[in-house]
Amino acid sequence: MVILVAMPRTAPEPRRLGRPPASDAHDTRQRILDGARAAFAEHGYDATTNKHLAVAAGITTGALYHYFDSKFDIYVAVHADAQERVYSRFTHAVADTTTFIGGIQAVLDAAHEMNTVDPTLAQFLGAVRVDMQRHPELRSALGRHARRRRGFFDELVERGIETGEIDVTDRERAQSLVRAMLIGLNDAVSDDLTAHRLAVEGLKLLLEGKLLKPVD
Amino acid sequence: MVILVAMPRTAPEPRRLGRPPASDAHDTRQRILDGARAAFAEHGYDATTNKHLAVAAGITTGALYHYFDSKFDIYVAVHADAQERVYSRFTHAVADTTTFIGGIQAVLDAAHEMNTVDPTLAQFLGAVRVDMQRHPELRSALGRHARRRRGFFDELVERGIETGEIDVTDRERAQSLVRAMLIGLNDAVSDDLTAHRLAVEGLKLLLEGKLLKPVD
Amino acid sequence: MVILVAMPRTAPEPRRLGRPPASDAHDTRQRILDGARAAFAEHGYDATTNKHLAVAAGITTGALYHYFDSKFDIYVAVHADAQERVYSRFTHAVADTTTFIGGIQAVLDAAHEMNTVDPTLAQFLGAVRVDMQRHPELRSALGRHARRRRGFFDELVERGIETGEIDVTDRERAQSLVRAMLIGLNDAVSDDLTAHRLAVEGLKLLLEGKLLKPVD
Amino acid sequence: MVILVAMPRTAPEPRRLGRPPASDAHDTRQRILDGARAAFAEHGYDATTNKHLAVAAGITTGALYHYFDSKFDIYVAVHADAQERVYSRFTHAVADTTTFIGGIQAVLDAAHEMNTVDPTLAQFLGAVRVDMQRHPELRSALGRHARRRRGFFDELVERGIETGEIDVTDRERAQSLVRAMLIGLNDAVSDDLTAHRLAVEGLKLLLEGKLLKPVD
DNA sequence: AATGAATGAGACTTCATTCAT
DNA sequence: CATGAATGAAGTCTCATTCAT
Repeated sequence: MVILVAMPRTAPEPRRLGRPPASDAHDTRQRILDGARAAFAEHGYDATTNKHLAVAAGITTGALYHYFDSKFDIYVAVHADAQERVYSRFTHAVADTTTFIGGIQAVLDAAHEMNTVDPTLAQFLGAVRVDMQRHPELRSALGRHARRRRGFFDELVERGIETGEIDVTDRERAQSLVRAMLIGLNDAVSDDLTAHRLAVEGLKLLLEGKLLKPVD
Repeated sequence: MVILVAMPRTAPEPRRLGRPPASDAHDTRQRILDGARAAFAEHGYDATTNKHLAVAAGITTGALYHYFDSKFDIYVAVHADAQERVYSRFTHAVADTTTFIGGIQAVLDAAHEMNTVDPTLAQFLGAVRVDMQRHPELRSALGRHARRRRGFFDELVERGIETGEIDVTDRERAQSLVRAMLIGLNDAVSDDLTAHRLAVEGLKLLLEGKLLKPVD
Repeated sequence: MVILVAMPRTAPEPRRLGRPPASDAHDTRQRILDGARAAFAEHGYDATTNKHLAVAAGITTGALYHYFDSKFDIYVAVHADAQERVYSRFTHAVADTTTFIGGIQAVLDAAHEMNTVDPTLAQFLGAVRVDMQRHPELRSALGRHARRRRGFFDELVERGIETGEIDVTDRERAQSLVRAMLIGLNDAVSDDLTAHRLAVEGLKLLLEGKLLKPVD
Repeated sequence: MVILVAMPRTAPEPRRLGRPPASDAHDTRQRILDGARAAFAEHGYDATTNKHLAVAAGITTGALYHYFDSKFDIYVAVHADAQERVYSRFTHAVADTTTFIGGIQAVLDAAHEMNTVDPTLAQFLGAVRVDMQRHPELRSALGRHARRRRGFFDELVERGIETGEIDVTDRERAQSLVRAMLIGLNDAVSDDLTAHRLAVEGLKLLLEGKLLKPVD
């Protein structure tokens, strides 16, 4: 006896021409952005192709251009989106603290938690700096955002000077160091959650003077 | 009857085919490597074209293939070359010190000096990590080198444990932190010599416990 | 119980789906034709996109397909429309004259006046010949119209033979020349009203034998 | 018994990778130009694809870019080539004459002969005016050449004024008319050799006052 | 009757690589 | 050893057309 059953197809049919049923512009746009963040984070601006972006969003390459004028514009939009998410979170975290060390630790904790929830954010923002350096157009398009980022950490140092944690003559040293440390944490270890947690713990100890004991 | 006379050419001919008289294989190979380091550092693996590499070496794209089988191989060779230069220098610098802090400081000083003499080294090594992440082939080809890099810093931490500067229970925290810090210094500020110096000074102060004063 | 109240909208909604209340099919069709004539005249068949046509008609690209099956069909319809306007005007103008020279002058005057009122007509008809040559489909679709055009001028020559202005042995020379002259006037100078007027005046003088004086 | 013979292949093998034997840069470049002239003349700038140009030259689309930076540049190069050929010929032809009418007739004869030998020249130059109107980039790139063209005919009118054939007050009428007539001859009938000859003969008669007899 | 999301084919261009010279 | 002509695959983007709403 043979039983014929309507089998669910294993490979999804290629979509038909024309507007698909149940399509929603806002949804699609967000799918493009989310897929693009992951793709750009993994492959960088150059190596991420149109095809990557389209497949990640479940559409064809042509349809991308219904939402954005160019791959470049997609990158810029992803960046604005990511930057907004991260720094609004950081700003909230820092608002609950009063000291420099407290602020740094709050940022580290927030970064670690965000990285746990969605690692593509950190990966993408780490990749941005490199892509910006490699592509002058990106540099000028994202420059404004980059200044916001820097401003955020400079204000944290300023707070440290006000509280007396940092000597005013060390302002610039502290600014450069903070930038280097946080970028290091992001770029070096954010792709390995355990290493990230360890480095964050190590840095907290170091800041509190508990990591190193002097020997003569 | 035909008379052959050596005619003086009025206009300089474009370079002829065949082996140019003054070429030296070893020289050319090194020119390729040096030019490629700068190019890869600036544009990354993808955006660096064979034309870039050829022009930087003063030859044509076809000639590249006398020295290397592919662009990929050139990248690997540049990496081996750069890695060797940097870590033999670091090894020497560390050999003159006995403590963890002393070793770190010696590495920082060496890094800053190398960066002053030839910034393409630091830039290239910063770019490598990104390119490795973006290209699986590179990851597997350069993995061995990466392990050497990591081993170098892990040994420095080991030394800190032996001298008592670092508690053995903090080993992994220290390892992750050292990696993050040095990568941060390289990636975040090595393109700006002043910022690099400031961050290095800041880090030295921090390690000595002199950057931050606790407030309650 | 449900209370329905006509709510005043605060912000004007983007146009809703469905049939707009104030639309008139015939109007829209003519708007498409008028906009298309100008667009095809300016950019030609290839470079004119459906987006151009839609914007010029104040609708979207999808809506074009309610009125025409394809861009090709729009072109054909524009051509029929333009041809009809021009040649009904020419036919009237010629009807008031009796000689070959009189007919030609009437046509020249009519052409100049139409060009003053709406230059897109002349521009479009000038563009058609080129587009026909470039696209075999257009050639076969518009061939019938082209034969009408040619017939019109051939009849004018025929009249010249009847009146004795043109020797019957010169029939074909005159036909070819008339075609070349009128096309030249249209293509070469119809985009510059002053030049067009000057050329028309010059041609009238030439036909009357007053432009050139023989020298030996 | 089986006899094996080297059979000539009916379909030519696709060319292999790498430099083909017996390849010559200058030859290829000229093949590109010649093929492009015909293609641009037939299909116009827009509808002529890379593939057309490549096939006409017997190479692949990629190889085109070994010789020119863009399709645009190929068009410009074809134009410079065509313009040079035509106007150096015209200049020679006119040099043997002394009157306006003589010059015009010499030009007409030269045009007809060139058109007999290689019709693509006239076709291409006819197409240029249209393409220039449709593409602003072409307009600015070819503007200089266009002015030369116009200058040539204006000088012929100047000569007519000097010889007394044309009244000085008719200068601009004559200029516009000459332009329109020659463009008409080129655009309207140059694709039909017989019609071209007939129109040229008709124009000569008209200029000599022998085509039309006045009736009252 | 109209919108606008989506497809798919194809255009222009770049580039790593190959190979005759 | 070196040049530079050529390929072929792939990438970004455009556009006529289709179709759910």
